Amino acid sequence: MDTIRPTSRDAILEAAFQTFSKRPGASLAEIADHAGVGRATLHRHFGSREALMAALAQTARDELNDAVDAAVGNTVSHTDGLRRALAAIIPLAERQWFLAQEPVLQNPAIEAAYVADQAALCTAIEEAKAEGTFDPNVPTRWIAETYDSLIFAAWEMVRDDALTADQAADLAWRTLTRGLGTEGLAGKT
Amino acid sequence: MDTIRPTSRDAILEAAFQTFSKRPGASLAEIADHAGVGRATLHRHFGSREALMAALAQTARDELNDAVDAAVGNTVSHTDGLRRALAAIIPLAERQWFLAQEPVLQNPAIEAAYVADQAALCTAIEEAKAEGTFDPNVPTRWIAETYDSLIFAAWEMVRDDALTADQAADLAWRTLTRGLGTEGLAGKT
DNA sequence: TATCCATGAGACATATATGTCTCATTTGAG
DNA sequence: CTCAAATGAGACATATATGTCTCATGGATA
Repeated sequence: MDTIRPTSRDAILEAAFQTFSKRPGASLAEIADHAGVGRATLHRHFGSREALMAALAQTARDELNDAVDAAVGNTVSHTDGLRRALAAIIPLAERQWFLAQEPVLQNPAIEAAYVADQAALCTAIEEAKAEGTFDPNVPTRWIAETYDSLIFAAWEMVRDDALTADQAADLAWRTLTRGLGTEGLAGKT
Repeated sequence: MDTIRPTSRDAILEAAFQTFSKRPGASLAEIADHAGVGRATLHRHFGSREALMAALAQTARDELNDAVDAAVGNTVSHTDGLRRALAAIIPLAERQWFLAQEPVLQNPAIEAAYVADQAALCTAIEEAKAEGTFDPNVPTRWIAETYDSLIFAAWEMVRDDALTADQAADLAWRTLTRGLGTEGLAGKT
């Protein structure tokens, strides 16, 4: 059914991720070069810069959801799910990252997906609160922001070879759960 | 001594901060418009886009250092200094933020200043470790990354009116010190 | 082998950003 | 008031990015 060979498309997407992550203003010619592909081919696949960006956002979201689903599996504990998802997202943080710059979020469908993902995170955090993992007095959204921020921090450390992925994930999880957990609050009404 | 009136320059810098924060690729014409200034005037003051970016970076760094110095004052406790600095930086986070995008960091002088600031933060964290605020087993750089990340998270919450500046600062400090503190580790060797 | 189709190279028109320059006007200081 | 400096408007040349189009090539398939 594919009327166009997939390899060029994939190469362009990969090159776009790598190049735009470092310089969001890079030209399409640069992307095409990096992908080892003619500039015309890039336009055949994506039509416009905007279409390419939308495809990148879609691809990144799919990758993220696949990784999270695979990591969480059929874990019953929401707390465990959040911990595993955190570790799984760290290696993907860079791609998610450059997409968070809003020029991409102009697209309504993409923004809607982003909002839905954030809502899902908040729901999971509420469940973990019920499991006693987080202090109910801390706003759920602050926990979510911290969750995302620590993933980014962990990715930076791993990128710079300051920590292994496992070490970074453990530190991030420790920071999150001790910082926002219920430990030491048992005495409070 | 000023051969050029300062008001235009300041208006341009302010407009550039606001506009570039939202869209780093904005044109200089857009900046000039936003500043209520002719495009030629912008070039008279800054010569080139690159020069403008360097001026923005310099200005932002000065603002940050001034705010931190004012907040820290003659506080003797390094822990307290870090807490006060955190609260002081939150309102400035957006400006620091867009400067972290690397096109600006190409400038060697600016990058050097950035590295020096990070080193100063790490030194302060080491001192706070000595004061018992942070777990000595946690890498200092992880604490620094967490510090920066939580400032950004706090700024986002304040920007969206989800929290007041004070609430956000308290939550960030709690997350940092409980998450990476020595509480509950007393029993360990 | 013959055919189809994605591709690469590159021409082309268009749009936009950048930086320079000129000139008339305004503003502020003396 | 007078003059010098800063400014705004806009022309101008240049560079670069974008998107479209054409045509020849090469590989895969029937």
